[in-house]
Amino acid sequence: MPRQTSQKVAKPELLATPMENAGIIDFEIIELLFFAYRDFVSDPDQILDKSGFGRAHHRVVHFVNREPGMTVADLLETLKITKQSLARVLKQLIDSGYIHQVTGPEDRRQRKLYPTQAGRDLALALAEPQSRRIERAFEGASDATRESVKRFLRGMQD
Amino acid sequence: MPRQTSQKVAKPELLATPMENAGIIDFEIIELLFFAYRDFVSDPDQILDKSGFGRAHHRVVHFVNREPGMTVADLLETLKITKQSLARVLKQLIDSGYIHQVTGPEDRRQRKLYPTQAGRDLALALAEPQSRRIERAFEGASDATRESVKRFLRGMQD
DNA sequence: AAAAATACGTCAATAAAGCTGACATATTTT
DNA sequence: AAAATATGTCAGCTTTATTGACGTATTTTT
Repeated sequence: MPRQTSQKVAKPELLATPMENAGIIDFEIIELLFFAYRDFVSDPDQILDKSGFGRAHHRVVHFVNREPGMTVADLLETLKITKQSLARVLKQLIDSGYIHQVTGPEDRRQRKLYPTQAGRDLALALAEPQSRRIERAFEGASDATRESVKRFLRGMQD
Repeated sequence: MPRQTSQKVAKPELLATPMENAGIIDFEIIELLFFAYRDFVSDPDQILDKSGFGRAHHRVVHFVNREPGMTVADLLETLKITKQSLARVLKQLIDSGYIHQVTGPEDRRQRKLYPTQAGRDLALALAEPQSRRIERAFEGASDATRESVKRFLRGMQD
C-alpha cells in the first residue's frame, strides 16, 4: 500500500496541457460558431428586453412574418419545440397584437397565423442589426465567398 | 362614425405577403445561421442528457479543456454570463470529478481550473460529432473556402 | 498599518424557456 | 360511426439564466 496523505481520495491527475489534437477535431470552427452566434443573437436580445419578450418570441415573430398564413403545426416543425413551449409565447404575441389567428378557410381546425403591421415592424427592427452585422462580416467579400458561406451553413443542417 | 360590427376593436390589418424587402435585409443568412446553430448544438445535447448535464456544462468543460489553468473570472468573461449562473454549473462539474480547482500559485485569491482525465474525455466526446458535422459541411471545399468561412465567422463577433 | 479593491463563494428570490403527460374540443378523414 | 388531426389547455417540473446582497480571503493602494 503506497504512502498516502490525509486526503480521503487520491489526488486526481490534472491536465495542464490545452486540448489540441493534431487536427483530428476542429476546435477552431467550433469556437468561432459559438462566439459568432452568441454575438449574433445579442443584438435582438437588447431590443426584445424593452418589450418584455425573449428569444422565443423573436423566432415566432420572424417566421410568421416570413411565411404569413403558416399554421401552429408548421411553426412547431420549424422551431423543433413542443406545442406547450410554443403556446405561452404565441399567446403573448397574439394578446399584444403582433400576431393574429385566422381559422383555416379549407381546414377549419387550423389556425393560420398572420402578422399585424406592428408585428411586421417588430420583425424588421429585430432583423436590422443582425443584417448589419452580417454585412460587416462580409465586407469586401466576393459573391463567390458569400455563396461558399451559405453552402457551409446549409451543410451544417441535419 | 363608420358602421361597425359587434366587435369591440377594429379589425387589424393583417399582412399576407411574406416579409421580403428587396435585399435591404439579409433574411437568408439570418435563417441559415439559426438552423445551422440549432442542429450544431443538437449533437452534444444528446450526449449531455445521459449525464444530466446541459449546454452550460458543455461550454464550461470545453473552455477549461482548451485553456487549462483559466480562472473563474476568465470563464465569466468568455461565456459572458453572470457569476451566479456559472456557480451552480461549475460546482456540479467539480463535484462530478470533471474539473478541479487549484489555488493560484501567485495570487492565492484565484482558483485555477483544470480538467481531469474524465473531463478531457468528456470534452472530446462532445466535440467529436460537432467536428464531424463541420467536416461534412466543408465536404469538397478548398482551403480558401475554409478560410473565407472562418473570416466570416470572425467578422460576426463584436 | 489601514483602507480599498479584487477574486471568489454563497444565499435568496425570480424569470424565461423549455419539458412531459394528460385531456378536451372541433373538425376532417376513413 | 370511428379514427385521426389540429389545436388549446392544465398541472407540474427542469434548466439556465437573472439581480442584489453579503461574507471571506487576499492583494494592492494609500
